[in-house]
Amino acid sequence: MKYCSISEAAAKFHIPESTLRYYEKKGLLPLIERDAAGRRLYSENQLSLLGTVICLKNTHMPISQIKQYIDWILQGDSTIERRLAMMKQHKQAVLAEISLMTESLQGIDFKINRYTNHQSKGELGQS
Amino acid sequence: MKYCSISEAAAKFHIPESTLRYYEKKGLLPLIERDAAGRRLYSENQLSLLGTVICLKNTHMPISQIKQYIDWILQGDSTIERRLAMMKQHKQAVLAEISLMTESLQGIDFKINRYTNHQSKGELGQS
DNA sequence: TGTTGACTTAAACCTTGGTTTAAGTTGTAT
DNA sequence: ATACAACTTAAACCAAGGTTTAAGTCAACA
Repeated sequence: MKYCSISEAAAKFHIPESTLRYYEKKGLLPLIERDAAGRRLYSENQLSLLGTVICLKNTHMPISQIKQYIDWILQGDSTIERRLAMMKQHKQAVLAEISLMTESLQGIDFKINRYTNHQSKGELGQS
Repeated sequence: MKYCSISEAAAKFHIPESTLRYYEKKGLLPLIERDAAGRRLYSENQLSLLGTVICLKNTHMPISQIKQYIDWILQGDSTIERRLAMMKQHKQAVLAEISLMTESLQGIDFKINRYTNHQSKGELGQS
């Protein structure tokens, strides 16, 4: 198995090293090994786990909930049902958020149109 | 013109009254009138402006930038170009965020599939 | 008339999600 | 041997976005 340093892991995912240390302290990246000098070593599996953490973060899952998910992974197969339920519920939350954003985007497009086509006045000038 | 109270405005948009006061203090809802007793009165125009603020908030525009936008509205037609540019740029940011979420959703779907179909182990158990 | 209920204010408080700092250790190149 | 770069830690710090608190005002109802 190949290991990489914290600077390499940070570069791979385009995040600061400080964030990696922070996630580890929060329990999102457990069981990180160290070399003889105490420096972190990230295995392929841990980089893959980090990818998962970032995926959940990108979809706005709070850190406390990501930690719960990671804890369930650590507990093994007996938690698969709970993990599945969490992912299904999170998916619905993400779809709802995407819908809200998409809908709100129409309001923005409407403004772009007004400003572009009609040089109309805004809320305060509409008489 | 019809006016409504803070509790009615809060109910219409499903947000706490405290948030309405907070937005006003931050400059997102300027020129709110008061009755003889000092209570806020929201006009149709201001409810419409509040709708705009919430639309921008739903798409994750920071309060400082919403304030800039509102300030430009207050300054009148001379700022229409700037408002248009801001909305166009914001639209791109929103599209990028929706893309990222949609992409990350695939990672979540992948997990849902693994947990549903294969009872497979996660990152730490994949040997 | 007095006591609710809906409002007002300023200021203090809170959570989230990191980032920065200060001080120390280690490995490698000169 | 020494200096530099890459790491380590705990703790302090920060910004964003509200929420809560405490103390007060006012209108209407019993």
